Amino acid sequence: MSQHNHSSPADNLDMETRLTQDHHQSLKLWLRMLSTTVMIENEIRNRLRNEFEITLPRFDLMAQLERHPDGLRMGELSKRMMVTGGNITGITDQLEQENLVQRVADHKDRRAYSVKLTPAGRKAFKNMAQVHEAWVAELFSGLETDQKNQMIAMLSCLKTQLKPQAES
Amino acid sequence: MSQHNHSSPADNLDMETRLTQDHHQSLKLWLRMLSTTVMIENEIRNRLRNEFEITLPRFDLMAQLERHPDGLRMGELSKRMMVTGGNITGITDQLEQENLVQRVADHKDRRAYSVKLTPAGRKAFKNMAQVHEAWVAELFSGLETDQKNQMIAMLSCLKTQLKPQAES
DNA sequence: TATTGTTATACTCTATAACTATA
DNA sequence: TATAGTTATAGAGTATAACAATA
Repeated sequence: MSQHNHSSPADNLDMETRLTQDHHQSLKLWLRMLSTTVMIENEIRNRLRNEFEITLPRFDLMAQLERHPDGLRMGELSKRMMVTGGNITGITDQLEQENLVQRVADHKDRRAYSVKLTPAGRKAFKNMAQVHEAWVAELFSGLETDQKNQMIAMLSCLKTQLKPQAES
Repeated sequence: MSQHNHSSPADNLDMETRLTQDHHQSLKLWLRMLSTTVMIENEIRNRLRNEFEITLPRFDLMAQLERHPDGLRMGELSKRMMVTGGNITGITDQLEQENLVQRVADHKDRRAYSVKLTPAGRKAFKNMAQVHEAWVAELFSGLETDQKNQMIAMLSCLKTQLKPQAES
């Protein structure tokens, strides 16, 4: 149990030590990543609420639609925002009441809708997005361009690891 | 408004272009960081619930106490977990009911408590923490040791930026 | 008067499951 | 029978503010 036949006890110890060190390093990284993300998220959440009276999920849904002018179906939004369908219905309802998004019936599939930004929604989001982007740039100004690129690449690695099955 | 006296229009354009590019890069980094963190967090949350029937905040509170065997006061826990006091009361109540933590009266300040792990809590946490650490190592195995160190350093930069006023 | 912790309340976000209407 | 979206419900987590006890 404490010995392997392919290595001396010393090698064995080294290996276990390295393993433990790696575990601790990964844990340290994860805890720092989590706390940093939470702090930034809270900061942005507060600013969005104070400046624009909008919540992060609502902002996110509008951001998704901004990137897809032809609209997205409820199921698509659910996948992209990583929440279940019922929640998308609720957020869409609220945004529709405020005349920021609209449901457009799909001619080919009468069960489905495409959700799109209204002109008012597009205008409102454009303004918010510009300010939001400046906030993010400010909060990340401590990193060099190269560092940001490295970090983007590393995060992609992690993400790929998480969902090995690519979406078809 | 569209001109500066220290540079030609061309330089000016370059500067604006760089600024926009930097904004986009920061935004891209933030969105990737947020989505990756959410995915890992959800994965860990689900595993904790399925394997140990414990939630992430409860696990986090126990983790804080593990690192401070002499106990932490409610206010300390509130700061460290980045949530308001009322929530700490609730989580502590639940853990105390399950005999995992205990409130110990502070002799010097009779308003205050120290929260500590019970022997049972320490034992339970030790087991959970070991498994949890292995999960994290697994989820972060896509990165090299050097990369992890780089990322830890970069995240520290970001965090420092966020709270320039150090805790005294 | 300020601080520690508790209580009460309300709100947002979330998942689950049953439901409808179409495919 | 399967899929797109809705509804209803319950629960976790959060913040706020009023409160009691103590400093």
